[in-house]
Amino acid sequence: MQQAGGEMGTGDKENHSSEPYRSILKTPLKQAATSHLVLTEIQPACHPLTTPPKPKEVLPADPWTPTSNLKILISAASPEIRSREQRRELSNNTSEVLQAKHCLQEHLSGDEYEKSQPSRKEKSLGLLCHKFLARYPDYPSTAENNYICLDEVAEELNVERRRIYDIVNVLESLHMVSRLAKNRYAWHGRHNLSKTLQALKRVGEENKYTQQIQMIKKREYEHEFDFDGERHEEMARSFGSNEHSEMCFVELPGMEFRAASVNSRKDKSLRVMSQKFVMLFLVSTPQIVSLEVAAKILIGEDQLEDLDKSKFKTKIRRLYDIANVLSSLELIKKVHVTEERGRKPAFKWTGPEVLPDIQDTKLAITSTTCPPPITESITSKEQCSKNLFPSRGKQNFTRHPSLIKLVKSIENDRRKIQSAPTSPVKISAGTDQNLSAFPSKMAQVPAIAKHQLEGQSKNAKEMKMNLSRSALECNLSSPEVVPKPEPPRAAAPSQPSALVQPLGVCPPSHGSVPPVILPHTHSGLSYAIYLHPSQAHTVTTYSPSFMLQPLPCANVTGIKSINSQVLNKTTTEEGDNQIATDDPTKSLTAKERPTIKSETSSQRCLKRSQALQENHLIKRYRSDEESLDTSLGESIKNERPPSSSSQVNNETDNFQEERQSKPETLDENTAGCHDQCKREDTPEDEDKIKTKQDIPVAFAIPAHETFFPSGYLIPLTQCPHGNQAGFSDKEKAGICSLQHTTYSSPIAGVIPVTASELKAVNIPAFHITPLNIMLSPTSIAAGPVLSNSCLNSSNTGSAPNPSSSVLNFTLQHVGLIPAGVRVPANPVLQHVPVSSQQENVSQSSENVNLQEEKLCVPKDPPQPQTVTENFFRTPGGPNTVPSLSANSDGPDRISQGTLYIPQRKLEVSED
DNA sequence: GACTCCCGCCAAAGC
DNA sequence: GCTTTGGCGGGAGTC
Repeated sequence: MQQAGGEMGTGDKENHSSEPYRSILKTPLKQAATSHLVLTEIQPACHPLTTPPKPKEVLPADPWTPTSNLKILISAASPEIRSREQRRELSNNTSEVLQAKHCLQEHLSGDEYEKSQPSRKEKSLGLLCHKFLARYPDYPSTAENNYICLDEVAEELNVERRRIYDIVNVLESLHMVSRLAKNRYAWHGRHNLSKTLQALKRVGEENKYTQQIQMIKKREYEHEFDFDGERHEEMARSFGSNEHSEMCFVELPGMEFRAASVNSRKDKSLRVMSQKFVMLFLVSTPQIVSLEVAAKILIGEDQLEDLDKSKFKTKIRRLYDIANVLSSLELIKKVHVTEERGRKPAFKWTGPEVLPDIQDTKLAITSTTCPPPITESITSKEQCSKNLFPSRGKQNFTRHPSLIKLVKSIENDRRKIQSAPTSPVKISAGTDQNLSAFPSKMAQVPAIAKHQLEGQSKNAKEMKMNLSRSALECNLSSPEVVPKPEPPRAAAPSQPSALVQPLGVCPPSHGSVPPVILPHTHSGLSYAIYLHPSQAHTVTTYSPSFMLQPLPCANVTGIKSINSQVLNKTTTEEGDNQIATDDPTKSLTAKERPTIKSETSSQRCLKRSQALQENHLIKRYRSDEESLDTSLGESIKNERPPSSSSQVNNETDNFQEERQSKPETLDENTAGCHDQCKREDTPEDEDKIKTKQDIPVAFAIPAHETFFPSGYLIPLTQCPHGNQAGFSDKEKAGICSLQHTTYSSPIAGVIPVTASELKAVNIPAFHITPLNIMLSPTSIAAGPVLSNSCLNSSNTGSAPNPSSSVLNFTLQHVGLIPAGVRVPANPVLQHVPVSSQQENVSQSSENVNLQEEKLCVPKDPPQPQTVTENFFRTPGGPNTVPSLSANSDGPDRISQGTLYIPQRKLEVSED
């Protein structure tokens, strides 16, 4: 008899994720809920035998319905009144409710009474969290009383306080609430959310969660949870090597726990788990994390030795708790990842995009609620020390020098706006505080949206200015950067995604560009990836997805990691090839990114390519499966970029379509891919690349597991997104096609990248067609390795293209083609011929034995056995390795071979 | 049978 | 010593 609030919530799980449901839930509903509760429980008391309580019968007045929602909206206009009325109602009716329940219990048999109780779903933590969140505005004004009394909340929501703790703890981990005192919390709403996510992402990167995910998946497929001593030890080393593995709570400046109780409490794991769970999403390129992996990581960090089944189950339970709350916050969404081994529950990040390098500046621009924007990374140790020794007054972070000027400029502008006597609404700068002018959450929504739009516009201008400045410095033409607006969502109008939307293939930036600008400078640029021939072989060693597809302009997922990863690697020294891939998540600062010198890069590339070639020549002649397996596993372990593990799940929105059309065999596959190219709604499913045996230039197959720079990103088009606000991906693609511009410098923007970087360049968005790479020089030239879907437009012919001289100069300059070879430039941007040609080739060539994955986006690494069997199953025999690799003729040669793809299926479906 | 996750015991920490 | 907080796992509900 503890919980009767479920009657008001008839929404089931399916409704949780539906938009209407969410929008309704945005509105306060406590009063209605209480009223209905009272009604439904009093009724049986009056006529217990004639009108047994049936929660379903109160549907007409259900708060989730539009009609009742109207009432709720009205009541939402005055939270005080609502609260007062609720309290009055509660006090008046509590005794009646109890009496009614008692009476009901007496009159109904056990079964009947059980049936009268709210169902399990109606008591779910997610629904409870919805109710909880509905009580408070997303963006509360500081003028309002935003205190939370747990007792009151628990009473009003008719739940145990224990449940409230579950919610509050998760909210606390996101700094949406903070504990003030015993039984008392402060509600901050989403004001701090973006900042928190940025901090979490940074910490997640520092903690190398990406690597841990890779490691876990690798282990999973290698040994099927074979936790023998050796593996155990190895895994422990893996986790132990992480100096940040201790459980820490990430705090924000000014958001430290006030109560010493929380700080000294050794077991804050729900909070910490929640943060780490979020981190996993933020560092994963396809932001899908399975519960299993998350649980293992959390356990692994915590107590690896206790990695038993019960512990695992417990972690899973907790993760469900957290996930329910995060789902209510619309930060994640439940999906299922289907692979050969079964259907696994997973969650997909649906919250705002978070880009680490611009976080702080963005904060400086958009957030004024919190303490002054803090820049520079917060190390986990710092956070831990902050946690242990809260020092509210002390500034623990410093702003990067490159940001000071920008921030000052922003602050000056803000002051001007705030002090402007004629400012109609004071929402421009003081988002949070000024929102107090609005009487209700309802009123805040448009205001916040307006404010955000204004802020975005302003920010875009700032960014643009800096871009221009930076571009001048590095002789680069900067693309226009205009943030891509989020779909209208009142819940998070000011969240980072509104501003941080790298679109298209993002070229790496240059050292002179302030880190803040970096993601924006990437936006809208298409880069051709010129893969060094010696690198091509790596495609054959292991890649969960071999269908190379152009990256759509609108593709966002993973692009941010491209930037950081590519940039990061450009600064990597010669011998750090392992680290480069192992540490793709380190945040960068401007001083860490020297301006790229193409000459140095090309030399380095060639050098590495030669080394790589030697390396692979050695590997190639290992015929025994064990050796192959070992080297493969090692490569995977060392070099597998973060995105690879979850590539399966990338572009989840396209999964369903892909699942429908994904062919099983090569021919079918090819045809299916070709069909995909024609599909409007999957712009990234376009080109397939083939390379011919004796072609010196191989077009970008971003293979993973490479130690060395394997290619170059060469800007093809400029695809400004500034005009794409509000456009769908498809529309953006079309826009892009009309806005190609050329780069003035053939060298500027040419970024040497390693294969793993290439993969980082949103390889999940690629579909590397598992074709025998055979291209004539013409076909090579006609094959856009990496182009936006917009290139598929019929307008591409008229679009400005990089000149042939630019391309040839670039290619020659970086040593990808001999001096005498010239590559026509125009075809690079012509997609259609490639597709058709490719189709022809794939159908005619006997060497085309590749088998596409059921989905183009495999999430997990295949089992080594499978890899071996499938990758190296060639016409010559299962153990031959005629895969693409440099032959003895030199690094500019690609031996004929066949690429094989493991036939693992991996699908992601949303519930 | 697996998946979800509610529920409440109970211990640590706080007051 | 009482209250608050929250880890934890049994087991019920759902698929």
